[in-house]
Parts: sequence; structure tokens; C-alpha cells
Amino acid sequence: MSSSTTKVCFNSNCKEASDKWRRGWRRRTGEYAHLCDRCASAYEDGNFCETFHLNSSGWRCCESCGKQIHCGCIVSFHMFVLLDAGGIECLSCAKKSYILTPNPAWPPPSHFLPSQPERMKDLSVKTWSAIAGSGPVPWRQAPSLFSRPDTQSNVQSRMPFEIDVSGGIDRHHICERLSNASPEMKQERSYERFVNGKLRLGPSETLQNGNAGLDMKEQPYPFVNDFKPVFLKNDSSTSNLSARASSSKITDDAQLSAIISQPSAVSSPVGRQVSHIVVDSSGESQIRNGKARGDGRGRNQLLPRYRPQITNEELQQISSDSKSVITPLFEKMLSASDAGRIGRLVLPKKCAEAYFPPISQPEGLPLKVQDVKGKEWVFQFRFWPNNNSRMYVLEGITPCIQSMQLQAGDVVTFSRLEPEGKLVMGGRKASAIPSSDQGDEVTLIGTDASNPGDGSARHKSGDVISVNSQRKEKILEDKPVIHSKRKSSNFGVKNKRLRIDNEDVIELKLTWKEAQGLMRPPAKIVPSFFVVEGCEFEEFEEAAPVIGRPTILGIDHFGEKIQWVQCEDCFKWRKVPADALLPSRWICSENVWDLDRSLCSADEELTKEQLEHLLPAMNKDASRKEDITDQDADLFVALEGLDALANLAIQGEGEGLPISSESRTKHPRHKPGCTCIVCLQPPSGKGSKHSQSCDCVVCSSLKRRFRTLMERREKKQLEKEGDSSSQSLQWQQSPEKLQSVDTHAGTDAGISGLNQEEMGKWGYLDEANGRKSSTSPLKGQIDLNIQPDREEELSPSSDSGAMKHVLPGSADRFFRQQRSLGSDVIADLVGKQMQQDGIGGANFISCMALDSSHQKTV
DNA sequence: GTATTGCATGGCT
DNA sequence: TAGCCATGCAATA
Repeated sequence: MSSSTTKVCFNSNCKEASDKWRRGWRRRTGEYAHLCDRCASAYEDGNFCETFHLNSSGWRCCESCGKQIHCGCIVSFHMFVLLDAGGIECLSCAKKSYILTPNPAWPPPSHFLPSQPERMKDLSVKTWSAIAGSGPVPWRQAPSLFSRPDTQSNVQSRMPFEIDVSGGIDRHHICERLSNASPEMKQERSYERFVNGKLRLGPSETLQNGNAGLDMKEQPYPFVNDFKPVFLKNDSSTSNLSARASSSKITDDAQLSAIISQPSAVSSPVGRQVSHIVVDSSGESQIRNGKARGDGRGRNQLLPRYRPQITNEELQQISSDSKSVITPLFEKMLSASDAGRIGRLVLPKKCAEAYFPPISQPEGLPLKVQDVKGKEWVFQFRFWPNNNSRMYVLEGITPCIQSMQLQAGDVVTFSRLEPEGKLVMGGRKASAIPSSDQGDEVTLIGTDASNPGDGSARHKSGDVISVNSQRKEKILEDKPVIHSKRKSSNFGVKNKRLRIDNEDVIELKLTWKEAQGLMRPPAKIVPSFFVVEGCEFEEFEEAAPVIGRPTILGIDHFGEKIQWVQCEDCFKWRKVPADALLPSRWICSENVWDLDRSLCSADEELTKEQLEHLLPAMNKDASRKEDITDQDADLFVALEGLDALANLAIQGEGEGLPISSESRTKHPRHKPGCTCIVCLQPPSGKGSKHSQSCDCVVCSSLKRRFRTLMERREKKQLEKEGDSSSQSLQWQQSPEKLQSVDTHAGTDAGISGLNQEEMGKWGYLDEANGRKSSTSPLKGQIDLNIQPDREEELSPSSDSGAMKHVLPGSADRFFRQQRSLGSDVIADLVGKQMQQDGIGGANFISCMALDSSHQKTV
């Protein structure tokens, strides 16, 4: 700050009179020393003593590094620490040796903080000490201490510091200083500007991707990403996000992101909102432990998806000790394998290297981690050599994960409690991740408008919330979502990863029945029917099923086939052409076939009686289901599908529970009490095994069904391929062999009923699929259970399987069909079936009568 | 037969 | 294209 009043420079070695003067240090009177330009610059550049006091007494050497420090003036006495044993240490060394206790004789740091008169009032000495770690650190020193990327220090660079974001820093002042600063200092000060958020980034400082703080790689200054939030526990202001920009509207993403990411506003005792950002530029505990890493990449290049998005609620959970400062380190969405029984959490490499102790041996070391309840867990932190790299894992996390009731898709967070350096592991349910419905513009206002207790405030470096679209984009970017590309890969034949993100979780919340209700054949395709144990199966040749809104097939008074579909909004039934494929959400306005009834206000074409007739299953008791006709079956499917639609996409509760084994193991068209072979079967994993000679009703039914299918296929093949098919149809030429098939495990099990030679032909032998024989099913018994993924791999349908060309297509597909029936997830059901069967050439048994319990483990 | 361990693989960024 | 990392899976307990 400068003024045009003529004054004599306060520097006794100068005494230059000048119209223009600038503020220097704060004097004991509370006023500021007025300095001429030259002296002010020297002061601001930290060269004051070197410039003016070089010949003065009071120079002492740092006990550690020997650096000369002037101890005889107010300007520099905050640059050293008095040692208990006598002597001094420069701040750098003091921090290295972790001297926390400031000289009690010292005046509070505010004495040295020009332009920050109120800033220090808000922080007790204790807090300051806890944060800074070594007594008063002049704010103007802090950036150079903490962000200097060079040797001096790693250590220094990891000290936390505090910056006023409320306007305490004089923009002009900084700009002036910047203009005189070394490039390094400019960098540091640019950081100040960024962090303070009050300052617009200049052209040279604007983050190149326009996404301030979002992309590490794009950061012109590494330290911009090197800060991380430190939250003062139990500080009411920590939750007061809005206080941070009390009167100013955030106009710059960078500003906001800095503010959002470093929320630690502190209420001023005088009522004015004075906000602070407490920044820890990196792992303090490592400093304290002398474990500063040579490799600082981890922190600088932490991927967005691992950046902590801790909420106030979580902070409060973590904070049980008011003395502690919480440093969110990173978070990770649990993958299926993380949350699986193996109990290994794969740690992001950079996070592991940045925040966990260094390990040189693969065995690693035990790591104590506290959960939010304060319970202490010990995990093994270790790594595996992986290519030329390492793969870090935390082992033994299962109990902890379970105690937190986390599962795949949820997020685990790692924080550190300071100063004790404890690692704290928290969890966030996927369902707790809010959607991004925010206003188009977020204006942060004062305390009154804020909600301190709002646990939804998320603190994350790099968040952009000023504009809704940007925010959404950012959320999408940051969230480890499975983007379409990746998501689709779930359905790939070979990709067995089950990657779950929130949306997926929701989308998977369909019961098997519901899914079944959504699948139906193209309307113009006429299925063929067969009956197994009184249960009708329909089979669609040469056509894949489609997924759409369930409808009720019918015939209008002209005798033409039509469909009845119910409007999602008004629930009225509308007539549409039989071949219309409707989206899962269909409303009257989409009724392009009958414009008179394309509005919900239009009357329903059906009378109540007609409707009742049309929906006989609606109010009938379950016992009728066994007598269902083809049409009834369709109706039933449709109705169930409608239920599903009501829950489709996202509802999750009640009906929409994740697919349960129970729902999978019943024929979707059957009701409780049904005694067909499907419903007779116990759920997957609970079934008994049947011998090859078993001729129970289930086995015999399946044998019969299988024979029928094979014979039909044989006939077709013979017609098509003639003699050329003879080689691939060897098995078919002895259909009688199937008499001995044990079909309790579905057709796959039927295969297992063949002898070794036959199995070889089928490609089920080890030679064909390279599996070890210990898993061979040929042990006289059949496991009725199945692991679809595994089955998938071993299946004749596998692209890589040599048996694919050996197996006749129909059988192949039939098996695949059966496998898909046992699929654990709807993704498998829909995706794999659709992909594998493909469009055209597919036999699709739409009713999927055979469930997983009819399959075996190969 | 099951659980655990440690490495390999391959999709994805 | 290198590296990360989710997952598979053989070896071992």
C-alpha cells in the first residue's frame, strides 16, 4: 500500500523523504513503518537486513545450517527461532527439527503482518502453532517457505500456512511485489493470488485449460496443486463455505475453486467475516517423521478422481478431538475387487507413495488406520511389483469395509489427523453422492445465508461450481464414473469387470422379473413354442430380443394385431401398432399413430370392462398362473414389466432391490407355488446334485427339451449345410446319446452327462479350453450352481474357445442362453445375450425358463 | 474344497 | 505409448 503524503522513510539508515511511501512492518504502536520505495522493496523481498543492517550488530548463525540471520531488529526477528539450549535456528531448520514452540516472549505474528491486522486475531497462538508447526511464520514468508519447489525444500514446502481470502491481502500490494520479485517469487506469489481467490489470474497465470486447479498436468505452477485443505476441527467456520466470499460474487472458477477447496473460514470476533484458508502444501507428517519423499509427483499429479471430496459431515465424523486438524488426503471409489472378500484395497500409486510411509520391500508394513468411529485398524500396506512399477495395496480391509458398511461403488476416504499424524479412513456411500442439481450460478453469500451444518458442502480442490453446466461437467470428470465407453465394455464378451458407479448401481436395481418384463421379441417375429413340464417356452429363431416398454398384445376389431401400452404419465392405455417398439418410458404425446389420443387428456379407448378383460392377471390370484395361456403369459410379462417400469431406472427401494438370488432362481413368469422344473429348483448355490442316471421330473424334462432342440437344430443344419456339416455334427448323429444326459443342470449339465470322448468333441475337455482338470465336471455329479462369468469364459460361446466351431450353433446358443439365465447382473443378461447372440442368427428363448440352478460349474 | 497369496493380463487413461 | 489399476488366476496353504 502506498500513499502520496510526504513522509520520511522509517528506516533509520535511509530517512529519505518521499511523497510516495509504502507500508513496512507493523510497529509496536500498531502503526506501520512507512518506507520509501527502495526500502519497502528490500523489506518485501526479505533483503532488508542484508541491505541496511549488514554492519550492525546482532547477526547470528543458525545453529543448524550456519546461515547468518540478523537478530537485532524487528524486521527480522520473526525469521528465526530461539533454541531452548541457546542460540537460534533459522525457520527452515527449525521446521526440519520440528520445533513447535514459539518464543513466548514474541509478540503475536500479527505484529509482523502488514495488511493483515485482523487475520491473526482469528487464530489463537495455539492454532497457529498447530498449523504452522514452528511458531510464528510471517505470512509473507509463507509462500516462499511452502511452495518453493527447489531443494530448500521439500520440507519447507510442506508446511501448512494460512492465507486470508477475504480481502486481507492487498491486491495492489501483491502486484507491486510481484513486479519486483524474482521469477521464483513470482511463482510463489502467483500462488498466493490463486489461493486467495480474490485475484484474477493474469494471462500468464491463467491455467491453461481454463479449469483452474483441475488438471495437474496443465498447471503452470506445480504448487498450485500442491496445496491441500486442512480443516480445523470443530471450528464452526469450517462448514461455513459461504462465509468465504462474504460479499463478493465469485466470478472466476479459479477463485471459487480455491475457496471451495480450502474452506476454513474463521469468524472474526468483531463480526466481520474474515475467512482463512489453511493450506498444507503436503505431507506434514512425513516431514516430522523425516520421511520427506524425494518424489513429489504424487501430490502434484493426483488424479482428480482421487482428490478428497470430503464433506463437512464427514469432517465432523472424523473430528472427535477438537485439537486435531484434519488433512484430507485422498479418496477412492471401491471397485468390486476392493470391496470383495479378498480384502485388498488397491491404492492409487501416487496416493500411496505420497501419503503412506515409504516401503521398499513388497511385504510392506503394518499401517494403523483409524476409522471415523475412532476404532483402530491395522492393515498391511504393501506392494506388488507390476511391470516395472508397483501396485500398492492395503490388505485386510474387509472387516473395516464391512464395519463401515461399504460396498463396491462407495468411496473410502483417507485423511490425516494433525498433529498426531494418524491416518483416518472414512467412507461415503455411493448414494450419498449428490446429484449436481445446482443453480446456474452459485453466489456465495454471508453467514446468514449459509448453512453451517450443511453436510453437503463438499470441499474439493478444483471444484467448479459457479456455473451449473461446468459443475456438472466437472463432477462427471472427477467422479470415477464409468463412461459409456467403459460401461459398454462391461457387456463385452471378454471384459468381466464389474465396474459400478452410482448410476450403474441404480440401473442394476431391477429384479430379474422386471428385466424379464422388459425383454420381448420383435412383434413381427412369431415364436415357436414348446412345453417342458407344463411350462411353455417360446423360442425366437433368427431374432434377438428387444428391450422396450412392455405392452399387451391384442387384436383390434379389424382383426389386426395391435399392442396396448400404458402412458407413463396418465396411466391410460393406448393402442399402438403391433410392430411398434416403444421406449421404456412412453407417454401419450408419443402416440404418433393416433393423434386423437396423443394427449393425456384424451379419453381412454378401452372401457373399464375391456380393460379388465385385457388385464385378467391384474387381480387374479397366483394360482391361476399355472394355467396361463400364451396370451396370459404375455400379459403377465407385460404387467410385471410395467411394475418394473415404474421402478425402472433408479428407484432402488422396495421392488427395485438389486437382483437377488431369489429373484433369479424363479422362472420370471411363474408365481410362488409353481411346480415347474424351474421353480422346483433351489436357488443357486443351494441345489442338490443329480447323478447322470437321475430321472427325476426335472432331469427328464430337461433331457426331453434338449433332445427336441438338438433334433430341430440338426434338421436345420442338415438342410443348410448338407454334407459339409457332417464333421461338426458328429454329435448329432447320435442323438440317442442324449438319452443318458443328465439334465438337472440344464443343458450344460446335459453335456456333462456325456462320456469323456463326447466331452472332448464338445470342447469341454481340458485340451479344448486349457483348464485344469481339477475343475472338470466329470465326477459323476453335477453342480447345479454356476458362476456366469466363469462359465462365460469356459463356454463354447467364448470367442477364444476352440469349441465354438465344434458346437452346433443352436446348442451353443442354447447353452449360452442357459448361462445367461444364471447371470448375476442384468448387464450380463441383457448385454451379453444381445451381443453374443447378435442381431440375426440368434435363438432366443425369451422366457428364459431355465435358471442358474440348472447349470453347472464347468 | 476353500481361502490366500502373488503375479500376470489387459483395458483404459 | 507408458503407466495405472481392476481383475483373473495359478500356486500355495
